[in-house]
Amino acid sequence: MARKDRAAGALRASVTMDDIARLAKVSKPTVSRAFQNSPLVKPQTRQRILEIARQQGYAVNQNASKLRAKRTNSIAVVMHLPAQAPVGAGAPFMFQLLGDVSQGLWIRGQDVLLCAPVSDDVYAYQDLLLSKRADGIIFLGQGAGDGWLRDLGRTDVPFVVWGGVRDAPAYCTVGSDNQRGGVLAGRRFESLGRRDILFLGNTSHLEMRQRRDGLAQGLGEAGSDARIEDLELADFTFETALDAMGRRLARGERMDAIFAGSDTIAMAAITALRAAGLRTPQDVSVIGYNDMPLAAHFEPPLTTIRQDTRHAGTLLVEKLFQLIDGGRPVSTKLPTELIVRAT
Amino acid sequence: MARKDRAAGALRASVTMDDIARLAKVSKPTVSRAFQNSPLVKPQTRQRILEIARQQGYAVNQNASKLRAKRTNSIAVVMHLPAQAPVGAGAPFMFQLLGDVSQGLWIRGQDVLLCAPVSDDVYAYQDLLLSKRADGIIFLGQGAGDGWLRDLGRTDVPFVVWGGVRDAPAYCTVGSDNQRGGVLAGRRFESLGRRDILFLGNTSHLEMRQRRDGLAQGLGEAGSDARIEDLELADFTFETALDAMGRRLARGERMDAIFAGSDTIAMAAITALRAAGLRTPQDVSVIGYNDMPLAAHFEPPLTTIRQDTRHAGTLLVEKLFQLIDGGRPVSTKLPTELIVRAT
DNA sequence: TTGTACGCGTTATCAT
DNA sequence: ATGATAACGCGTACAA
Repeated sequence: MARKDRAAGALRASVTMDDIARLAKVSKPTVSRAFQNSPLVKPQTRQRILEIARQQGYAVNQNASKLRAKRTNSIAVVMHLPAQAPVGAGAPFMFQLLGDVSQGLWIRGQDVLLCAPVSDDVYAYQDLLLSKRADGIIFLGQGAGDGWLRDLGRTDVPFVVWGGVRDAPAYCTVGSDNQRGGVLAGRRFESLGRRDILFLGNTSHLEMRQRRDGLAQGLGEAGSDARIEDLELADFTFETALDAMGRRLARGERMDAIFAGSDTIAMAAITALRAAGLRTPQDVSVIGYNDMPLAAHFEPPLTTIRQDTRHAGTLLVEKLFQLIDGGRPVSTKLPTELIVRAT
Repeated sequence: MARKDRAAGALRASVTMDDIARLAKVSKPTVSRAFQNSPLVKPQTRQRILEIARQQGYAVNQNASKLRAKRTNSIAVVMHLPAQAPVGAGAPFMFQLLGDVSQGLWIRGQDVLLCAPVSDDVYAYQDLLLSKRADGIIFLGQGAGDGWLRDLGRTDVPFVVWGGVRDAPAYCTVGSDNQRGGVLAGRRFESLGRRDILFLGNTSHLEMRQRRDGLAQGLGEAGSDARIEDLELADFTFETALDAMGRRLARGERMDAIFAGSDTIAMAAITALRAAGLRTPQDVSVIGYNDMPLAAHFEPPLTTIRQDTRHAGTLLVEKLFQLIDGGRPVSTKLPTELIVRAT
């Protein structure tokens, strides 16, 4: 009832800690301690203070608190959101990852500051810390070329990255074992006797390049003479992939296997093949990446590389806090698995 | 070069405005004005101040700024993220919407505070404002039952909502014209002579209920004697829908048309029908909702209701700021269109 | 267990 | 066009 009244009422003009202290007949620091669950304050006193605060519709001013305590308790999450551009291939996966990461952050009582990768300028990200808006940064995706991330790694900005893990990472990364994923695809094609392989993606993205490198390795292991060609995609949307594949096929170029950088791209490829009168997998074998939920129910069900991302979010958050606490967390490659379905 | 040095170097222990003022041989307020692009400060002075700030790796402490200025320049965006739960039906759409909204916010120089709908407790959201963490709230989705939103509407918390628009909205809403979408589906089934309609969704969600109500209306317009049954889904994932449909079909229950609450649900329904030996659209006609990118390329291509969401994000942001500035923005229903494909 | 005194880094007000 | 001064609301030493 009391709550309902307050909820329905107007927000008073800035009730402060002083007001609560006065009403509770204690001093301001005691109120402060009560709100921090300090063991120093007698439970009874605490109760009374909190009750009065509720009645007054009071909440601790976080800006004052952050200013004083010199901690923001917020983490910036930087990712490419589907804005004006159509939503791309990794989108469902990235959305899931955002959810996991946020969850991990909320559990630790951190605010999540959502940011777009405005520029590759190191300064823009340093600014997040300098202006005391966040205590650390989580990058979801490296974008094309991670040179700026390597630069950022040389500063003392605490940050972790979801993306391709380098052999000697200049910054803490969590990502799928893309190379191994590629190897699995390569071996599969090899065992199917495929010779003319098309890689569908964009090798300026580290993750994609690693997948492609793995593909070459997996094919080469058996001393195969298979050829790999690349079709570089400007973005990773269904439409772009469909269009690029359609034009390639119209030019009469053929292949007997496709390794796609994502499931969405793989679906687009199969759609383009069908439009050109080519059958999957009889004429062209196709492997995707991610094992997105719809992959299993696509027609035909998609053969793909599954990455074990259950703990990716948690890992990223844990490592970031290790970093903030002065630790030196290591990068992690998540295991990868070939899911053979119909393509 | 100077930038590179700074970027590579350590963050000095809290450079403050005082330091910059001293180095630039001006007073603190002048530095403050310089950073606010105040016309009061001579361009030349401004240049010098900013240059020195760069060199020193200085950025205005936002917490101090917010405390003093009593504005946070941040907006909370509250949405259900795909966390532990599998990613649901509306997910791609919601992700897109999040992107649009964030974009609109960033353009206005607002920080985006990402929040989960922790509870339906009005107080939790009031707290965001009381604790000065945000100036307003954007809710992406109403959840099951919007009573708490109606309560919140009685407070002076500035907020807007994406979701179902009521006839006499108790709060500012932007959403698809769900009722009309349902009518279009109903008329379509009517013209196809379908009689046993299944609605696949969850009517405790306002948007879904409006779609279902529209369906009934569209069917009834021609004096049809069609029957509508409901299959209530616990969540809107592909798997859940597939499972629920599978069990219903196993029980021998039949229908000759399905109106699904989303495209993902529609795809699951078609998959379940196929598994039961039923053909779409010969045996069962199916209509989805959203016209998600993959809908056109599903096999068979999905007939669906498209909502014009291009400006949804912009609209939400605009209306929220009208609210913050003391205005009374009206709710908006976005037009809706039947896209006839193969189902 | 609680209170006193001070400063966190900024911006607003007023004066010059 | 710029400077002096006083808050903004809180948390932390330190004292009691």
